[in-house]
Amino acid sequence: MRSVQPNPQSRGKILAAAGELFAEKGYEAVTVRQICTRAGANVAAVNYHFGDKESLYKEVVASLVAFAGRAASESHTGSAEQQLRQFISRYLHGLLGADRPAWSLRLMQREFANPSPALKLIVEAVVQPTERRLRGIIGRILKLSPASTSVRLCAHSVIGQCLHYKHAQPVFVHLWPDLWGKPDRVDELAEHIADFCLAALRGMARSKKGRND
Amino acid sequence: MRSVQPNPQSRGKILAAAGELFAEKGYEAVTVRQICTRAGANVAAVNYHFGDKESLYKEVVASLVAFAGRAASESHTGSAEQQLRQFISRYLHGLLGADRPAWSLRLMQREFANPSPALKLIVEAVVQPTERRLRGIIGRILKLSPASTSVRLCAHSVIGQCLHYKHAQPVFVHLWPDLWGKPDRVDELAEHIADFCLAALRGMARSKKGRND
DNA sequence: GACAGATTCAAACACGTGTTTTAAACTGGT
DNA sequence: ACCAGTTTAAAACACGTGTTTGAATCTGTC
Repeated sequence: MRSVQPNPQSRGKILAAAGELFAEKGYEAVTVRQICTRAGANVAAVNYHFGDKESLYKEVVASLVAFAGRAASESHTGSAEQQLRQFISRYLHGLLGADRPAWSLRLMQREFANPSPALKLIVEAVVQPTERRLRGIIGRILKLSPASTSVRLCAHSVIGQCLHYKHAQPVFVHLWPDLWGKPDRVDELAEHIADFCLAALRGMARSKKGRND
Repeated sequence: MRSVQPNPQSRGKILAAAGELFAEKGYEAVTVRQICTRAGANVAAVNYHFGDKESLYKEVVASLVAFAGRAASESHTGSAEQQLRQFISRYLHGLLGADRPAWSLRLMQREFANPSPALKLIVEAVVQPTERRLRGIIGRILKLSPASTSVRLCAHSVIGQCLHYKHAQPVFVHLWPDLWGKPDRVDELAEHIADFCLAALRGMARSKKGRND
């Protein structure tokens, strides 16, 4: 119908569309035809610009790492307990927020459960810095070394609770629609998780004093 | 080479092989040829016995529901806190244990994150009874109604921590090989989660007394 | 032993996938 | 206006998928 209008930013559009789709459905479930349709490009564009589907995925992960790595090194402020609240809130918003950096955390979560060779990169550039930061906060609360096993386990207790609401999202929507309908549900969830974890950490810090650990 | 030896339990073998594979890799990632190879059957067997791949999956879910539904109604004993420890230990062993009912919990977890029409069945037959039981235990500890929002959120804090170690298993193996090498790692994890949650619940119960909630 | 029904087998089918091909269109420089 | 290099387009390719086919084989019964 209309004459062909060239799109010099086709590469970028494909990269963006691929990021959304990979995060949404996973690597295998997304077809290059879907990506190109969303990007308004031809099927062959993926192979022309990126070589093949796998290389495109690697570039998506690379851009994710560059972005999320920056976010992971954002500093928190206030007391250790306030910092933990901030951490949880940011993390949960990244997972569940509609606006936000969008798909980056979601794609990472997919990599965790269904790893590809790109996992190593993500772990080193994002997961480890994030875990280090969280262990630092928890270490201060528990008055233990950030490297201790207790702190490490507690850090995963925090992260596990956050990720749960992403992982089981379909179940929640089906099972618990009232909370999921509210617009500020994420803040409520973040507040609960923070309350829960801080209560746990205070209790563990107290009971630790008795023994020598 | 050898003459064809008929296998009258071919149907059952396919069902078992399909269960393992679906739990391991997910519905889409498993091919009927893989299933039939593992079951020692011909490719056409699945369509002969079950009609198509989707019906086979439904039967797998049905057998899962029958089994896991029974397990979900097993009773716990002792004080509320002991019951919580039991609950966490059983749940985690079901997720991570090598021996155990094997794939049932793993397949459910896959349904949660990537739901099919079978999700509704699983939720009603397994998830809701499990959640009810857990809410009962937590309600007794917090001295609150099992239906209250606080109890519900705490229940998901417990379950979320358990599921995390399944979801992120590949990351842990890559990032934390020392704990993951130990044979009784599951017991250690269960103990930590129970300690963490009980500390949290005691703390929340205490702080609840001050206000009126 | 022979028959009828149930089951298994190898082969083929229709379709969707990632990828490649080949020609056309665009772009900027002269 | 022309031309080389870059980008896009439609079609076709090779392959893996779930499924179907029709013949061969087994099973139980007479």
